[in-house]
Amino acid sequence: MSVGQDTAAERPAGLRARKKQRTRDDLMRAALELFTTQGYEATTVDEIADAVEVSQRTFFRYFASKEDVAFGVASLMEGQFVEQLRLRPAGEDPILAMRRAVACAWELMGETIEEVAPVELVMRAYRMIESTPALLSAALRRGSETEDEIVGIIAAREHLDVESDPRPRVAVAAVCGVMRMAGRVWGQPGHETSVEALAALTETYLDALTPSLTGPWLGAREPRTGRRVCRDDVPVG
Amino acid sequence: MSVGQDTAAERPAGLRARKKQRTRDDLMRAALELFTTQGYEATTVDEIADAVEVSQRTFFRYFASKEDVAFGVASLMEGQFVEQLRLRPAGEDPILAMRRAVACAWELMGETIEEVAPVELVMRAYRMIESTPALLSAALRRGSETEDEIVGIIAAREHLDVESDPRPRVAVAAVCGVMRMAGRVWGQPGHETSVEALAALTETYLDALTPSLTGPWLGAREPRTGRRVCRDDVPVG
DNA sequence: TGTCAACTGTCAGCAGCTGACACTAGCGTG
DNA sequence: CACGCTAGTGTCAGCTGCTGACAGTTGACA
Repeated sequence: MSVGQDTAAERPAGLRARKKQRTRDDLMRAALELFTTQGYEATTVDEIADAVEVSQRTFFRYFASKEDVAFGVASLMEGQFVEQLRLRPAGEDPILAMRRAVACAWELMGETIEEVAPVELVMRAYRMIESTPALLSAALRRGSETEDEIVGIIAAREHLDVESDPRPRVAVAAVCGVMRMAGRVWGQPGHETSVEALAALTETYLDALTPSLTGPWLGAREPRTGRRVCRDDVPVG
Repeated sequence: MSVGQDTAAERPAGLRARKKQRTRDDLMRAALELFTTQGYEATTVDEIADAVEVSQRTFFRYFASKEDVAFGVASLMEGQFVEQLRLRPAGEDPILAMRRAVACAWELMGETIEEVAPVELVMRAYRMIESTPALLSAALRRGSETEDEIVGIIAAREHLDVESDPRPRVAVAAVCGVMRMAGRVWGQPGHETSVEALAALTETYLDALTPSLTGPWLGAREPRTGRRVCRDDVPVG
């Protein structure tokens, strides 16, 4: 799943292949349109199939599940991020590399997606995912799979063994956790819907990452006595 | 959902209430047993219901979904964590408070759960969740809901406004991300199954959190020239 | 042009889940 | 103690997501 999708982007040769691509894009666009207008749960697979004048069975030949179709564009974005991360120069600090990769991915996103669906529709879809439990679940799982991939990339960059050195996993988990949090907050009603707003929010949150863990409220442990409140055996105390 | 469950623990008065509680526990135990022996997908709701000699309809009166029943014990653990976090002294550093809360929750877990199901079964269930896509999805979403709650607690502790100060959200996201990563790694085949192993792994990962973001591989930016590789306009450059 | 393979539609069926309705069995009251 | 109330349950009927099997159609390629 999610491997040989190449949703648009490439322009396949044969008439057959083009037709296939077109059907796929049509299904995705129709699904997104229906999902965002009348809701995910309220939309049946039959409706989507009917909108493209295709049988339900055919829908399931293109998408493994009803959920799957909602992530067509999300996959593109994730793919972009991973690709951009791979392109970051070797000497760059890993955390910074991730930040830059996100920024670049977003910058490129517009043109990447435009062929499949208008950006505005994609943004609506993003919000819908965040606010639909069933979709959010799937999105989080997909995210955790992507995390694994990122861990691999980071570990390779730094020439570290994932099993013996926890840092790649930990760093990626922290950064991804924060990015996801940014996405969720952005998706809440009342927030600006634009891509820029999401990008800005993510930047703000990532800026706050290190200070949040090492900053004042960590250093402020028992400021008067200088004695730590807690015992030293942090573990299972 | 997940509010008025009080799975065991309290011993309700009436015969009626006790019967209800018993049915619920039975369903959960039976489900866990079936899930862990023959797999989640391969187990039908009918089987679970039959095992307790109850109709399928009744099963759905106790659990909102097939997924739901798998998280009965997980809910207990999460509840423990939140409760312990609330009990942490006010002056304690928030990140440390979270660590301590996790440790305490695990220590108490044994006795908390024992009434519902043997610890060993619970651990098998935990692993099953991590390795079953559909369940992992749900687990992650539940986790993200718990994150919200934790953010609220932390913000209250530190007298911070969640909307204006990103630190509570960011810190929680980072810590939770790392804890989740620990859980996933622990769930991978080949790892020790014991609670202690999970606790130890989590500790290791949390220990690595700050160093991973601020440590050598972050400080090692262009050591020779002292010049930073990246431009200063981190954002959307 | 004809053969092959890819793609699609139809049909039948399972599993998760829900609403409606009738029935049984604890619970509180007179 | 008898009685009514209602929480809890079973049964049935039905929708939706999803899959396997088989047959028909259409592009690709010799």
